[in-house]
Amino acid sequence: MKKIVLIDGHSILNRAFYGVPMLTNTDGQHTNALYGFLNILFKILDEENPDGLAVAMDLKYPTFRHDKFKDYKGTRKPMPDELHEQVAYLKDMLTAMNIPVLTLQGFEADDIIGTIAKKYQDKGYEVTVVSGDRDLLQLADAHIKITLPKTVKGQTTVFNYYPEDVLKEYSVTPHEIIELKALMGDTSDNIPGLPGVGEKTATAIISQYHSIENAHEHASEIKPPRAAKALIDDYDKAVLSKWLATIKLDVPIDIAEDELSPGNIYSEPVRNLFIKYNFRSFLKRFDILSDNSPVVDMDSNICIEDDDAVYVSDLKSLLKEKTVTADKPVYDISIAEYLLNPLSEPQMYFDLTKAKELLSRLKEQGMWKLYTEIELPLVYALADMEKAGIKIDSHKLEEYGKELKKEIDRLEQEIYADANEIFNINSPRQLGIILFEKMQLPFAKKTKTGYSTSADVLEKLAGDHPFVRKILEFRTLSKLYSTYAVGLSAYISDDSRIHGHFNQTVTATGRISSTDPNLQNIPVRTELGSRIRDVFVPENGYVYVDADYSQIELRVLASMSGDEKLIKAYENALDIHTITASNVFHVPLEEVTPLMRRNAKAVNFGVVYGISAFGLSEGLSISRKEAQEYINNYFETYPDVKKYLDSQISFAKEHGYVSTLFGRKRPVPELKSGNFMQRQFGERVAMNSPIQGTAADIMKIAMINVDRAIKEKGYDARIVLQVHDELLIEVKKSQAEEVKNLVYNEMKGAASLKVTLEVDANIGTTWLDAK
DNA sequence: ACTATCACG
DNA sequence: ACGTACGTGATAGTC
Repeated sequence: MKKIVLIDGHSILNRAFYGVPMLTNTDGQHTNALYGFLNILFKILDEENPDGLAVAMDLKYPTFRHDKFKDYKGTRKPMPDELHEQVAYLKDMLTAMNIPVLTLQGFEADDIIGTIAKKYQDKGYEVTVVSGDRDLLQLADAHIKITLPKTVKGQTTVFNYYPEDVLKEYSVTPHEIIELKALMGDTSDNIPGLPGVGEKTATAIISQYHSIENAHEHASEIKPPRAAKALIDDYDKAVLSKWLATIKLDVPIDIAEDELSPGNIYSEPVRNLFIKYNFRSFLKRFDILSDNSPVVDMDSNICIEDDDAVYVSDLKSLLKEKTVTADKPVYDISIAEYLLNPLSEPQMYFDLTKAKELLSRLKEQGMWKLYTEIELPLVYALADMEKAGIKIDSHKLEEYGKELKKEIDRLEQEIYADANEIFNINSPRQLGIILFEKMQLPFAKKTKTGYSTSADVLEKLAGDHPFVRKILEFRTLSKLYSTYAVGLSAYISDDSRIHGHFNQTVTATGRISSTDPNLQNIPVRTELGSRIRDVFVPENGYVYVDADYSQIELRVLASMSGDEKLIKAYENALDIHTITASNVFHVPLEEVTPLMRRNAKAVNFGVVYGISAFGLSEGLSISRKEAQEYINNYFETYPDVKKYLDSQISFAKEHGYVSTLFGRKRPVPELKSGNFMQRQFGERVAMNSPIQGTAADIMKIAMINVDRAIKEKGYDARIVLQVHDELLIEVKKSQAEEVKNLVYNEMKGAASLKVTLEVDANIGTTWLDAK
């Protein structure tokens, strides 16, 4: 069967713009959206090998919808200049490639695509519609496939939808997608929808009643009552929304089959454009690879070099792809940028010509050692860790998920029964109305959108109201189920392992962050939650060594402040919270009660966070006055801590930044703000960042040394996770004891402070077991 | 795209 | 009279 591909031009260009990091060619033209568009185009062409191809584009407004409904799209945000500029480049590129661009005055690309797709399906073609817009799912049909590409961090994957796929994912047919939109609206398209009706409610209604008209007729039977009311009172909005959301299938446009057939895409003018835009990887699509052009390879990290060094933008991803051998230093520019300004948005840096300047700024600012001896070596350790990944027992994970689901379903029914109403428990808005209006419970806090239903508020009510307890339990289970049980399973690769990303250029303080998935917030504090750690398992024949620093931040504070009494407390190896309690509450050590210890612990935490009486009072549920007394006592006990914290604030006010023990800087622009709150925040940041940042530096040093020592000694072992003060190492069973000692010693010896660093290390057969 | 919530250190 | 404890990321709901 013959096949055509129709591309929604603006929508794909738009997706590409936001999915691909900013790129410019040597003339300063922005090229990321164009690059992303071509990437998707080539991917589709390679996969589909179609007999016909066209790109549909919008013309300038007004469209027919605009004529009839003046607000429609009237408030849509204007395109950023960097994107707008690329619309013209795309048109030129498509012209050079001999790909037809379909436009029609007064109609949108959607309508053109809908009409052509239908026409060609009727002619017996297989049609593929490529768009970034889920609205087009309404076009899916027996021979019309909707392809939605998704670009995340430069990697493009496509999702294909025939009608059965739409049904599976949305529980409605493609045509009912329109009905769905009519109820839930779409802000990006200025489709109003019904107030208070989101995707969940809309799906429930449409999967039962199939159309807004039918739902309107049966409004009296519909739950929740909010939706029923909206369906009656605001029915005209739903009707208008439906009309706006409907893609037209009969616009006056046609194109002959021979006009669609792709000619020679790889012509000389196209090649010249690729060179102009520095799209070197696309040039490989030509038989002759132009290698003498002085272009910087912008699309696969590869690097530039001079006599002294090699400069790259993201060394870690390069290391993951291939072995990097160089006879001179390799400098990662994005990390240099990050050290110079840790508050900037992380991005890929393609203009490597500035590199030398960045390096000399690092030297000027005293961060050269930090850069070359901590950050750069760390890249290798992180690359190893990501490559290794962590093994998941997916069977156990599935069982855990099923167990949670069962409980969730049970609780859900009980909650509906108690409330005498079906509502979306996961919607803070709907839940707030049930609790604080229908049930008239006292509300403690309001958020800017309504009542707060956060756990600390509900917890205060739960004692008197078992219903609220059920809500809390439902929340806990839902979180575990969706984020962990279901969420993690999506990341398991063919090797049964999760290869997450550990980011080095994200946090303001110098910590590492973890994404896709986040492996640094796996539950541990509750029994039920911590069971998820049982699905993290070593390879057969291996075990885990888990090692974590004991109170590293407080120890850093003791050392940096030089407070004798705090240092002594650690020297005597006493329980720091107990001794603080004894000092703050003026009682002998042996008379410290568990409550006093708990309060002292909160004060210790508070100090690290940049203490405030309000924060402490919230944390301990005590009055602000009492909290202030605790703080005063604390500072009387440890006067040099007070001096140290004050010195950080005044340093930051004078210089605009604070530093860690290893010279890492964090700017504190908030201190210059005209807003009191902002300045207060700035003060807390000035107190906290050197402490949190120094602890992060120490852990980075430990990771580098552990990674190196393992390799040097030839152990069959690897770091698989870092969770700020904790390392998890997978090691051959027979070497577990030796590697445990190695990790213990490397972590303990990573820095020498005025107090010793204490490390707790264990061996286990799962992550839970090892902790 | 933003907000609320909650998981971790 | 303001109105928050420091640092993160994922999910769900709603705009």
